[in-house]
Amino acid sequence: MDFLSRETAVAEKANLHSVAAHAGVSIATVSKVVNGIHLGMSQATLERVQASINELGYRPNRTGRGLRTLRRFMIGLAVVDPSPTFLTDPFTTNLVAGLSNYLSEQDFGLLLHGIKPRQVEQSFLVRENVVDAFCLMLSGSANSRRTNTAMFAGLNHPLVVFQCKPDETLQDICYINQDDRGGALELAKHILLREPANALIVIPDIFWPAIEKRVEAFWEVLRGAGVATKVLRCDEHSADHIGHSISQHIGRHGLPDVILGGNDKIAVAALQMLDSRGVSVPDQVAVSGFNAFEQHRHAGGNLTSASSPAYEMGVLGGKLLLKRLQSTAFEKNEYTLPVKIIPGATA
Amino acid sequence: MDFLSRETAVAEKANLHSVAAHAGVSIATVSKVVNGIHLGMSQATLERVQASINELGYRPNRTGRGLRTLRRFMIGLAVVDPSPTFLTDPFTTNLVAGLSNYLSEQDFGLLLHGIKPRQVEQSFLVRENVVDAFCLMLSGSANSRRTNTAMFAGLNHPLVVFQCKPDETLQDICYINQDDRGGALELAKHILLREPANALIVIPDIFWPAIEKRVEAFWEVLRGAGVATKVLRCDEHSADHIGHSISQHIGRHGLPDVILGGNDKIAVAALQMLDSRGVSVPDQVAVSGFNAFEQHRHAGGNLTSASSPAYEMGVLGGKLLLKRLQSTAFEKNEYTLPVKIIPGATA
DNA sequence: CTGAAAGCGCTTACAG
DNA sequence: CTGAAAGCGCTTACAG
Repeated sequence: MDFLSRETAVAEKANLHSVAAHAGVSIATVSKVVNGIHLGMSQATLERVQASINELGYRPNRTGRGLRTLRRFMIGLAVVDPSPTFLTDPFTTNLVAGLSNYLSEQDFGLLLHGIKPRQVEQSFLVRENVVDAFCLMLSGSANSRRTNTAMFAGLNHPLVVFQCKPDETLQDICYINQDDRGGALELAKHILLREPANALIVIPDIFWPAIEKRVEAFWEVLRGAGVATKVLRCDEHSADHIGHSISQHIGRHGLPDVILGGNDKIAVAALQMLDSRGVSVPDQVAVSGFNAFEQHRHAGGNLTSASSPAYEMGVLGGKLLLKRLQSTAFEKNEYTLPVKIIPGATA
Repeated sequence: MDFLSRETAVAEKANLHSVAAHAGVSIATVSKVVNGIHLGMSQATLERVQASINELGYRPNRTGRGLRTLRRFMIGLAVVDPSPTFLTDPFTTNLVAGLSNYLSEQDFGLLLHGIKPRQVEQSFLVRENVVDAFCLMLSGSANSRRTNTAMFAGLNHPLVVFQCKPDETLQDICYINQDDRGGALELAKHILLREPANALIVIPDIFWPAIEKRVEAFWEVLRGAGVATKVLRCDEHSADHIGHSISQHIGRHGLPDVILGGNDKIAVAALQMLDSRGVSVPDQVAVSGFNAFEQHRHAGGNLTSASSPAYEMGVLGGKLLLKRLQSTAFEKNEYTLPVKIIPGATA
């Protein structure tokens, strides 16, 4: 490290001392002005300090404040994902945006950190004490999720976990989920209005708790109504793969009256495939998706889906964490946000 | 603030003092162990300290270190965007992922911060001294970009700006751009192989410097080859809008031999519209996009496009900033990353 | 109404 | 080979 140049650079920067010297007051007084504590401070002093702050371009150093107050004014978001591009999922980006915006409003920072599932322990976020509290977005098997949640919970900081089944053995942790079950129930009932005789549920082949909940709910409603229902798991990596899998399934079992996608991506791929084969939607086959996002609503056709409150989940996570930091415990340890269906033209 | 409970909570947390006491050494010794400076330290001491660190679950407090070293080990990324969901663009998410991953590897944190163009000055990132250096992603008019860049440049921290025209009057700033012009030239030449008689360039109606560069390059190549070329600006908010605009244009001016989208979104919308009208691609009309991303390549058809090095731009930004923090100036003040064309089936 | 002083957790040049 | 001490920038209870 180049210590000399660093010292020089720092010397240029205003701090409490240089402002105090410039204004002819103590650093305590400057600190009070900066923090808006003017109870009975003389107008003259206040104005003089303000002027010095402006003139010197003083910006309070959060490290100093942080050390003194033992607060970092910073929340760490760990996105556990095997892929380097851990921000492609619209659920993730919406949630991150909501969290980030809320924290910004409250003058808190968001430390964004993607980690591979096996490398959580090596992360500086875990090894060192950097933030006031954590948010966690997980992927992978139930086992890997449990391990990583426990790892963060063991760090002695408040923790908010998104889209995950609560683990009652852990302390100082709060779960925020969307009501996948409720949304799926509603969506399945909506589809039932078409009086289908048989249905095909198409979901990703990798484990995802939210998807399992949706399937369960679809299944309950459809089977409960006597609809012959099948589940197809496919590689959702590409639209072509999805289309091919569904196509193959239809080749073997015939055209279903309705295809319920586990998410919008699958539903859109199904629509494309059906379109290319000249199958009419919703006349011959109805199609539905799940986890729709406002900014994508206008993207393609008018898909019947269920909206994800990902943005609101991020906001809520920020709120709960900041409230928790002002007190000693979370008020509740689980929140479930509603998922509303969006009736479109496809089902 | 609940000072009492905070003190209690902190008391539980190990620090240099509690580890030193536990191991029966000085805090200086513990600090050296933590930082891997064991030059000639006795094996016994080293092991004793290691054991105490593990037993007490000590995690070094970065605030303390930061205050002492005048480093925060944190880079602030400001995404200036009018929309609350400032992370929807795949260019942005790829760049952020690259930056975040590189910084994480180097044990640096990324402070992610979306700001509305008019509220930059109110942001705590600007008002307070929170990070070691800044990265900036801008949107809006040339004027607004210039103002906001100058604002950050005035903060006395190294600054990296993405996808922006260099402003030579500013200090300690480095620009990282992708070669939109080069990629567009190459793409236009590729399209020329089809020997089109006329071409339609379709771009968003809002200002975006990168788009202007692409249009310029398309225009140069096509007009240079005697192709009758028109430019259509449209609301790219929804695929329907785009399709409608193109459709209308075709109604008035006839079907072009080739449609060059200013980005992939526009190209995909064009493909959908053409498909729905029974126009065959590429036989009747060739179509190309721009700014393709690896993880979306498999999403739809096989669009001819140009790949964006957004992820690599993020990585480079992190590298340059960390290097800059070790020295006194950026080596170069502008970098341009190559944009390669991806020949597909549509053009 | 204002300021002196202690101390948050850490690193490092220096003394022993 | 190890430790005492200074000090990074700040806040706050307390003294005057």
